Amino acid sequence: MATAASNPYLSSNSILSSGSIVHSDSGGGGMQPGSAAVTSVSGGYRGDPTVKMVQSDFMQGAMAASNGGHMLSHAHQWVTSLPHAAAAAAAAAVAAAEAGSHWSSSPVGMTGSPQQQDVKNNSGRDDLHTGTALHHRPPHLGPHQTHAGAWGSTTAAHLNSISGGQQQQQSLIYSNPGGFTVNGMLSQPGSQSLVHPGLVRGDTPELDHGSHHHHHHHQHPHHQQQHHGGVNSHDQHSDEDTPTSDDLEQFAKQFKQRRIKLGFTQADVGLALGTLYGNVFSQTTICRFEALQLSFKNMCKLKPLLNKWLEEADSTTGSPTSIDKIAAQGRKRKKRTSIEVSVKGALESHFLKCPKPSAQEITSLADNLQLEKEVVRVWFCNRRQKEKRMTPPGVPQTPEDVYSQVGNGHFLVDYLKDASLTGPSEPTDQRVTTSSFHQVILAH
DNA sequence: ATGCATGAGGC
DNA sequence: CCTCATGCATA
Repeated sequence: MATAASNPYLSSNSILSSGSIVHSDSGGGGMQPGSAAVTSVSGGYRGDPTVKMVQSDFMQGAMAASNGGHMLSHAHQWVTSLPHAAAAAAAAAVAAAEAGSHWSSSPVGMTGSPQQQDVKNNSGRDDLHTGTALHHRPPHLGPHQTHAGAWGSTTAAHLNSISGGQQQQQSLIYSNPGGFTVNGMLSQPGSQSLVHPGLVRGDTPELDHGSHHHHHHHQHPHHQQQHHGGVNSHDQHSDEDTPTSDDLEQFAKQFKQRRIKLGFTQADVGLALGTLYGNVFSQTTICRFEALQLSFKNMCKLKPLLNKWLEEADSTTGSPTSIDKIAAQGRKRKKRTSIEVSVKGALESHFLKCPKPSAQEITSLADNLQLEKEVVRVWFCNRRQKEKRMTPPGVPQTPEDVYSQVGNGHFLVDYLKDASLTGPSEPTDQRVTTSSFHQVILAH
């Protein structure tokens, strides 16, 4: 085994990916090699900013079966963030999503604690020449409709044609704040939608989802849970008020379909968003959005952006090519540690017992597993985050089993959130068994 | 598509 | 040190 890792993070090195297992030690004092984890060395990686990871985007569907067992550890401790800070730049952005950003939370108007998290701020990494730049040219215009991933919306109403030529349930995507909604039009890759407010603003870094600012009192009187009993589809709106999980689910699904039809990769979209609004996103994020693997709040924040991109994209069908590249930043990143399967199992076990181990516990755990404390700590953090995602763990439900759904809507999440007043009362966990997740994978 | 990581913002 | 939003690097 080579020891290419003299120092933990080194970037400009000639170290190549020589199957050497390097243990990046730091802080711990030195763990013994050859065991728990290995860090895959990967050379200098970021030398040129032009390395675009154009890896295919449709690998989707391969994940469906990733996790079957799903434990119900209610690890929720939720935030008790303070209402003051955060505001700074995020003010506008969060406005929409914040407050009642919980799944089935009530439309409360104030008690909601405006979490922290601010909008992504570009600091040196993405400057974007917002001007006329739009998105990148589609690598190939393939009108192939063979989208492998089709989510059967098991909710009674929409459940209809998942077999064979399933099509998107049009409507709900574009809801123009202007007042008119495009309803019955199925924008085909050939026909463009009439909705195209050249929203290329030269600036406006805030992600105020360009809605015409007039959203003062966010006091939506209607519950977000619609009873999918019949074919009622009313509360579908893209922005303005907080979308329901259902909205998001559907939007994400449609977004993906259209994106693919238009021939864009997830990475393309990410970049386009940058040139369009100043917020660049990676393939990862787009991917997660489509897969609903983000927090509810995060989904809400991104939706408006993606929605706009979509409008732009299809209104500009066949369009110009504006290449641009965001400079890569020079950040030394610790090489990713790969944790052995067995070790992962151990971690999982502990997680079940205690999702939030104390520093002390982490230390001893790390010691036992021969991992750096930091690695273990991070592992737990990530694990917890995963628990909070929107996408329920594996749901091998078949369309027939859907009736097992919870009584009235799908989420029976929490209703509290005034914890900020009297101290952290335990919030019931957020994880939700989102409606339906059924990936119909019909590859070819 | 995802696993591990970084960082900002908050206790 | 946690949570959360994000993303590089990977499988």
